Amino acid sequence: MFAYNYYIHKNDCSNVQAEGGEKVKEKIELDKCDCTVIHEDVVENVRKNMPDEEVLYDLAELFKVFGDSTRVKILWALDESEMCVCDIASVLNMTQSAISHQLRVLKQARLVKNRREGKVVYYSLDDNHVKAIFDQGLMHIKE
Amino acid sequence: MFAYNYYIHKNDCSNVQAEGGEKVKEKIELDKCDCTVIHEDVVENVRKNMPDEEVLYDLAELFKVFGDSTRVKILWALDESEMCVCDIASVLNMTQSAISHQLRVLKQARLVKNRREGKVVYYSLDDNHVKAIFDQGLMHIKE
DNA sequence: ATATCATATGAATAATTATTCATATGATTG
DNA sequence: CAATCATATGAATAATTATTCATATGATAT
Repeated sequence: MFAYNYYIHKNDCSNVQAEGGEKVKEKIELDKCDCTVIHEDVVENVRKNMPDEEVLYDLAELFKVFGDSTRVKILWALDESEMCVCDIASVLNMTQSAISHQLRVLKQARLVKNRREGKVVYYSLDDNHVKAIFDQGLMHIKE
Repeated sequence: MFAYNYYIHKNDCSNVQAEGGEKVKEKIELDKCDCTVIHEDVVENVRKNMPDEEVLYDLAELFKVFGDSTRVKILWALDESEMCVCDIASVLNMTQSAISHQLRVLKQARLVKNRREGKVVYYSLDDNHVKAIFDQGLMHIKE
């Protein structure tokens, strides 16, 4: 077994110094990191257990949708009751246009769905995790 | 009892038309909504059950922190193991500076904490809801 | 004290985005 | 058909923010 890996940094990085100082296993290129002391075993292990880049990106994208108070309010309101665009605008005291734009974002994230009834378009939640996500968030806020 | 309220719109809004057409209870000023047909009962009820503006704002602020893939990666990594700044930079293949800036955001949100050991600062999760929030998000992604 | 190194941070830049305004669309009504 | 109305949307604007670069801080070691 080898105690550590040997990292080559493209920038102004120096090489990793291992505590032990045993044999070097392989060379891994890092182009961004600019520091010297690394706990290679930890880094290696954490890297190994990280989900796919794509999953974490999608996760961040989802939370980005939750990261706007207008959208949070819309979702909260829709959790209470199905509503038309004008209703929502009225509840939030905002323009119909602003609400409509945000509803589009929410729909693209598949968090809300809509149905048409004549001129009126009714929106409702399209996901049963919304409240659960809110609850988890609230638990943190009320630390 | 009264069937609906009478809404006054500051902009180009017309007045609410109720289905029934009974007596008007009170006047409520709306300065943003620019539409006509409103389901006043629904609006009234949803408004009543909405949490404080501040709570929903804080909730959005929290999710905003989760709404960046770099921060999601950091949190995920720290959920695996306590790490120093350089370790994290290495795992994510990003500069120390970028990581440090984001760690500050995460600390301000009270999602991570740190301890100093000589020159090295070790970061770890400061909240046990992080994984739960991630899991809820993942459940939505894998619809 | 000086050098080195891990981390923090201020300023600048680039990218993203929420809202507004004007207008389009699509449905209903007279 | 024309008029009205609920909703959608493109363009512009303003605000926010992630990253980079340069540098500061604070600790250790020589």
